[in-house]
Amino acid sequence: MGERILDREFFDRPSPEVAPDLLGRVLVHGPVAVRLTEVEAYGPPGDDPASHTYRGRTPRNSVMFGAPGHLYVYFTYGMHFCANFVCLPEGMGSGVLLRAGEVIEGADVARTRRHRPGTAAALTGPGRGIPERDLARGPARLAVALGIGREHNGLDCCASPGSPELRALEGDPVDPTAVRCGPRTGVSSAADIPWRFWIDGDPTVSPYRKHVPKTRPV
DNA sequence: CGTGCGATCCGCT
DNA sequence: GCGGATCGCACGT
Repeated sequence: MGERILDREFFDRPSPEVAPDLLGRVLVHGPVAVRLTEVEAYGPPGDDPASHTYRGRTPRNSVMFGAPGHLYVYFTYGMHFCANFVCLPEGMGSGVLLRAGEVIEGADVARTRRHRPGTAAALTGPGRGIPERDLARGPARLAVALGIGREHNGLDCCASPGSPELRALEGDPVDPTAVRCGPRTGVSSAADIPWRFWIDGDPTVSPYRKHVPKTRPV
């Protein structure tokens, strides 16, 4: 697998351009490595009603207005963390939500992180109950599998002096013809914009994704 | 200062 | 398929 760390220039582009290029890339945090299979782009203020930055800069979303290549981690539904890569130059406020991936290293550690004591899954014991493909399927699951939490908000994932705690690697190339795009989900506004990207047929992506035909009318 | 709701997940039906 | 869990944040008053 390509071990080169993605540089800041990679992220210094519009999020709809960065998003499909992130597919197949690998995030590494300690013993766990995840290959990205599904992502969503979110635009700058004013342009994208579904973006956290739509109404301008706030304490919550300030990281997204920072330098590209940093991690924007937010807390939602009172229990979930989700992670984004910041795109565009400092001050623009856009990013890419990491929606799903395949755990390619450290599945045992990822499964332990995902394991919730007190639930029915606990009865089957650690290391059981969660199928391999579900370990990082969904934005909050991916965050748990990678051990990403509030403390990683603002973390620089690009090559920099010293070894970043959490880094984004090149990974193996993805067949360009296997990349699909379609409407984002979970957003009530601007649902028609096809800024969700995924690897066609990958088991870690939700089974059915309506995608935009190649010859779609505009 | 009060309130409505969200880029979700999980378990049960 | 459906609803509950659960809380920080942004906005309106």
